[in-house]
Amino acid sequence: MTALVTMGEMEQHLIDVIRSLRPGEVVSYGDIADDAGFHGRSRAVGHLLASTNEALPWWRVVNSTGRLVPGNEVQQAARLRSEGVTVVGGRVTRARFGRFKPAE
DNA sequence: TATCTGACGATAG
DNA sequence: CCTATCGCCAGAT
Repeated sequence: MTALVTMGEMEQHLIDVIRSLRPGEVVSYGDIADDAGFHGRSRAVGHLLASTNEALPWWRVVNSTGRLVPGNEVQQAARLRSEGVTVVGGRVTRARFGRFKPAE
């Protein structure tokens, strides 16, 4: 097994933040990067979620406008709804405890 | 080392 | 609300 090879500190911090997400909580890539102490590294979060093999709650992560992941919208919407998150038109409109809170 | 790509973000139209 | 564009950063080629 050669998993977790190029695991730098940043990746470890980002993973830690993502793992801390609770059911019904939805945050943006930028929020995760910021919480991990890497402001502006939102793209690193997306790349991590797309490339890692870790069991992370990827469906609780959306972009800054609440848009879901292109290509996985259906599955993501289903998972979020099962956690009580309202999704309309492929976008999160409301989260229970999320830092992402668009104006309704 | 140079260039391209993308699960991003903010702004302008 | 939508797309277009630019700035950003880490990986891939």
